[in-house]
Order: sequence, then structure tokens, then C-alpha cells
Amino acid sequence: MKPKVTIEDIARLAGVSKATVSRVLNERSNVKAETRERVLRVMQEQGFVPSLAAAGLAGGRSRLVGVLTPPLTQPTVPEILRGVAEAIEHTDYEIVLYSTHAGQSPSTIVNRILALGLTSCLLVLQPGSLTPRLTQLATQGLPVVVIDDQGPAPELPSVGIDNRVSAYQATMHLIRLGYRRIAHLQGPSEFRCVQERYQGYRQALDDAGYPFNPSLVFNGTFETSSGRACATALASLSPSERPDAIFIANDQMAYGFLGAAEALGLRIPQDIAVVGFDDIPLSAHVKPRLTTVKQPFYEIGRNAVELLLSLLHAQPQQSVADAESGPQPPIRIQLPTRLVIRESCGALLLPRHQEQEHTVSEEPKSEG
Amino acid sequence: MKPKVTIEDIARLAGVSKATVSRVLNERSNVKAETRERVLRVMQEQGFVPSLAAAGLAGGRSRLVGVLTPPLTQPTVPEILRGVAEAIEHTDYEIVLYSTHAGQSPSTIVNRILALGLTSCLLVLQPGSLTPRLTQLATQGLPVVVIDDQGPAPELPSVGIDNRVSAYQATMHLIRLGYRRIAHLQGPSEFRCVQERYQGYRQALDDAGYPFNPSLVFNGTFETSSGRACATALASLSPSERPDAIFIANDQMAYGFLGAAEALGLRIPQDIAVVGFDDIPLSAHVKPRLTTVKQPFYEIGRNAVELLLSLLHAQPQQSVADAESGPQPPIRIQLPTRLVIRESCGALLLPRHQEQEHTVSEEPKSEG
DNA sequence: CTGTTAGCGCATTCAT
DNA sequence: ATGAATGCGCTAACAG
Repeated sequence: MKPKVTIEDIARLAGVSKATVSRVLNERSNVKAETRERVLRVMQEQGFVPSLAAAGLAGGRSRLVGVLTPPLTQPTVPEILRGVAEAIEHTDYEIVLYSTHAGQSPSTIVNRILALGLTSCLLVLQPGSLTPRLTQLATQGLPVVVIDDQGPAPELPSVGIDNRVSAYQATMHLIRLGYRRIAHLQGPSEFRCVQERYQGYRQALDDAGYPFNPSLVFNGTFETSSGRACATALASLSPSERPDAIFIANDQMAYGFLGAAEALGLRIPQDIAVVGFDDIPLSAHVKPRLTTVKQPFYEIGRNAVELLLSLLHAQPQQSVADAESGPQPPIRIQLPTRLVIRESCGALLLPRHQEQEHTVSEEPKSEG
Repeated sequence: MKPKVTIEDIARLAGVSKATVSRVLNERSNVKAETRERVLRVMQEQGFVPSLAAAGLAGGRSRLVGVLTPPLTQPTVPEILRGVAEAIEHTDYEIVLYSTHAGQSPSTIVNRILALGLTSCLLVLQPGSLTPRLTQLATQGLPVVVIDDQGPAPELPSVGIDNRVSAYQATMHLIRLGYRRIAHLQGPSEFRCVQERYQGYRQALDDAGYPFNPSLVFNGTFETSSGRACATALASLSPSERPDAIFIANDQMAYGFLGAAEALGLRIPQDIAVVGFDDIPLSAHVKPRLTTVKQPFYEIGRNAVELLLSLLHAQPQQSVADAESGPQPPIRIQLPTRLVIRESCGALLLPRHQEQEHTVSEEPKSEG
């Protein structure tokens, strides 16, 4: 193994004390410019790289951020992580990756993460059932940022999108295209984003003066299979009962819907127009190509890192702020989405749309 | 912040020395069963979690493995990482993730990794131009395992597939389906896997007694665009000159080929049959669905971790072994691939194939 | 088998 | 502005 160059080596070679070397390392101001230059030069020459491990130990805080993700093969994850990784890269922090998979108890992973002292903060994608535990850790002072969903109530600082507005725009798009009976396939109701998307759907119908028909709302699991199930259910309806469009709460379910619809002889978009949610990579390639709400996953990742680090650096004052103003609602950063229009909604069949893809954006008329 | 429970606390509460606690932690044999039980119980009660950072520092080796990957949005990466993550999870190591992206100098990332002392070993996906640097680090004693490609010569322990055999099978499949003029679209020639796939292609032609036609070999970049370029080139040929099938060295290029072929009026597989390589998620969904060689990415990830950890644990003896037998060729683990037959090769148009997907496997007649 | 003594490489008081 | 001393939490020799 290469003999590690230590601060001590640098100190000796530069003719200063270890403390001084440490000072230039941490960019303290109280070092004579001349001395600093000399030390820096020696560090260059020796290829000195400070040990993160030791620095963490000694300083009491490490420069590792724990990132906890669902399986990386889940289609929304890689793009988020790309944003996270690139944001981290501009800092002197590193990523410790914990990924969860199906048959694994949440406590296992949390215990593992608690092998902290390693990581000084936590970034969690889709916490799901971990939320209570995370909230607890957060109150104990561990900076935690959550991406995407945060359970029924927002309890932790988070980064994501405005699901309600996005769903509103998706539904409104269908309305403007002239569809009259617009169905909705939901995700699992325990997710906050599912409720919000549903609300956006409802509000769009209201604003358009459409009657709300509960029988047109279907429950899904966010998995492909429930898209298939939904398509099967619709196929069994008489043409007059059948909706002429559907807003599906994520792209995965939309794929299932598309596939089953084809097999069942339902033409998309002629018989039923479809709008999805997420815009994961496949969505531009399925047939028909999927109109969907694009989530800015990359930016979400970047913003989450920035938020997390800002929390981390604010740590010292936090307790003071808490004492002054009491517990504040956690910070929420919302990034804009856009509707990506492709084939499945039928818009491209109309004469006025000639582009391959375009986007719309529009706010709900009322807040609430 | 939660007051960290230290070994010292445990030692005091269990009425033993810190050294003993450390012994049960590291599962040393020389601890009286009774004492061990007591210590373990106290650790349970206190929710003690040892600090990886401190352990690494003190022990001289950390329990972090550095994983260096191309952008996570590259389609083959997530599945590999999933395997890596799950394998790591069964150990007491953790992953430190470094991901590279386009506009970034290799040295930057390597320097960053050298902020080692952090990580005790390195797993690198598609090292590319990093290979020399990695080789250097490896000779300095850093355990390094490479996934996929390793440059022109195998210089580092690696995990991957037998590209030659896989390409042979893909090409032979086309031959058996009766295609006579079989083209090949290569990747960038600096990659070893590209050469091997080419060799497999050549050998299949040889074994079948087909003449080799250099004008049917095209150079690509592994990117979608070169698939399009290739299709364009083929479209300009007269039907008699044009190949009736093509083996494309990765799925990304195959997508480009499929897309451009459709636009150019070339029917797949009627005019040209296509076989790809990788079987990334999209491949089952493009139209026509792509026949391709499936790489066992998940298993590759798992095996890479196992290899890396075995190297790490063998570290102490390594120099001895070297001295005895001189430098040995680096270990190479090769995992089996299988050909996934879908629409693009035309096999499903023939009467005897009724299944949606099936696989073939077959060895080259001769080695070399 | 177990306790004692030294550090690992660095940050952080104190001094000066 | 700089140096000396102390300790982070743990492992690794040593002794016993």
C-alpha cells in the first residue's frame, strides 16, 4: 500500500506545525499568506489528500452524506441520483449509498445507517414506512431531507413537485382536447402524492364544470399490473359507459394499461386517450408514445443536496431558532413540472398540433 | 444530536475492558462465552453501533468500498449497482458512490477517490481511460475490481461475460434463421469487448462457411446516433448489396437503427433482421421488440463484490504469492449470457417458433 | 483468556 | 499568526 502522506509530513516539510497545516486545510483566515502558499505548495508536491475518516473523527462531524434509495432499477431513481451525485461533487462531501430492496425490514436499513458517526446527514428517496423513524432521528438533530413523498403529512424537509397542480394540468389538457368522460387511475392511497394528484384531477373537472363520477376513479398500486387490470375493467364496459380518456397516476401503470388495451382491442388514443405521470425514459418509446407529466428528477436531486447541506451548516443555530419561534413547518421545495405531449392523448391527431412534442402549463383557477 | 454510545460505555457497563468489547465486536474466538454474552447484551440494551470511521482509522483499513460508475442514467448501470448493493448488504461494508459524468477529467475523480483512507478498495464500472491509473493503484496494493471492459489488455481483476461466445451465438442464430448476408455494427474499437464481439461474429461466419465481407462491418460509437447512421448507410444500398441481417454490438445503437430504419422504409425484420447486445430494459418494449444478448448485470454486480472482498481479505498474503510465482494474470470471472429472442430477428415469423421469447445457447466449434 | 498501553490522522482547545 | 497539547472511538500490539 502506498505510504499515506499525513499532515505531519507536510508540517515537517513546510517547517510549520501540524495545527497550521490544518488551518490552511480548513481555509481559516488567520494564516499568513506567505505561509499558506508554502504549505499549499508542499501539499501539492506530496500529493497530500487529507483523510476524511480522521477528519470526521476528530472534528466530530463527517463529510459523508447517507443516501437511502429504493432499488436502483426503479425507473425514477437513477435520474434523481444523477442529480444528487453531481451536486455532491461540487462539495467536499461524499455519498454513502444504502439501497433497499423488497424483502427487507426497514429497521435493518435504519440500524445500518445508524452506523453513523459515518454519515452526518441523510437524504432519503421515497421514505414510505420509514418516515416515523426518520422524523425521530431528525428531532434528535440529524439533518434529514426527503425526496418525493413524505407520508400523509409533511413532517420532514423535502424536495419534490406540486402534484396537485401537475395533475390539474394533465387533466385539463384532456378536457381541452374535448374528452368528456375522464377517468383516473390512482396509486396507493397511503402516499401523499397520490391524494394530491387525485385532488388536481378533481379540481380540473370542477373548474371545467364536469360532473364527478366516482365510478371512473380506479385504485392501483403504481405497478404495471394494476394498469392492466384497469384496462381490463374498462374494456368490459359498454362504449357509452366507458370513459373516453384517462389520467393515470404514474407511467408504470400507464404501460400496463397501454399493453392490455392493445391486447383487448381498445385503440389508444382513438377509443381512450391516456395521460401518465413521471416521464421516465421508456415513456417516449412505448407505442403509442405516452403523453405524461415530466418530473424534473435531476433537478430534484440537486436541490435536495443543496437543502440538506444548508441544513447541515445551519445545525448549530437550529436549536436557537427552535427556541425562539417554536417548531416550524419543515421546508418544502417544489420544482415545476411540464406536460409532455406525445401520441397517447390524441392531441397530435388534431390539425393544429404539428410538433412531435410540446408542453403546456396552466394554473388551477382557485387554490384549495 | 444523540449522545453516541462508545465502546468505553459498554466496557464500563459490562464490567470489562475496552479491548474485550472490541474482541467480541470483531468476533475473536478468545473470549469466554459467558463474558461475550454479557457484553453483547449490554450492546443490545444501549443500542450500541460501532463507529466505522474510528474503526477504519484505528485498524488501518476502512470498511468502505468505493464504487466508481458512469452516469447512473446509462441503462446498464442501475441493474449492476443493484447487484453490488445487495451483495454489500450481506457484509459489514458500505458503499461510497462516485459517479462520473461527461465533462469531467478522469484525474479529478481519481484524486477524489484517493481521498482514500476512506475506501479500502475499489469497484469500477467501465473504467475506460482510467485503466492505467487503476492498474497503478492496484500494483500499489489497492484491491481493484473492474466490471465489463478493461481496455485492450486485461490488466485488472474483472467480472463480465464471454463476449466472443455471446456474439458467436447471436450471429449463429441469424445464420440458422437462413440469413445470408449478415452485417455487423461495432462499438468503438478501443474497447476490448468490441473486439471480442467482432471475433465472435467472424467465427460464426467462418464456422458456417460464409464468406467474410469487410464492407458489411460498420463502425459505431455505442450511441444511438451511430445506429441511425448505419441504417441510413444500408438504406442507400441496392437491395442485392444490402445485408439481410445485422448483428449490432449494443442495444442503444440498435434502437437508433430501428428508428431510422422505420423512417427510411426498411422493414424489420422482413428487410433486415436485427440482433442487439445487452438486453437493457427498453429492449423488450421498442417496436419491433429487440432480439438481443442478455447480460446478467445483476449477477455481475454481485460477483464483482465477492471478488473484491476476497481480494481484500487475501491482501496480506498477496505479496508473498507474488514473490513465489511472479505476477499472475489477473482473475477474470465470466458469467453466462443468453440470447433473448423477440421480434426483430424474424424468428417469430417462422412457424416453428410460437413462444414470445425463448433462448438459445451454443458454443463455438473451435476455441480461438 | 483478559487488561494495559499506544497510537491511527486529524481538529481543536489552549497557550504564546 | 502560530505552536503544543489533548482527544475523537477504536484496534493492535503488548503484557499478564
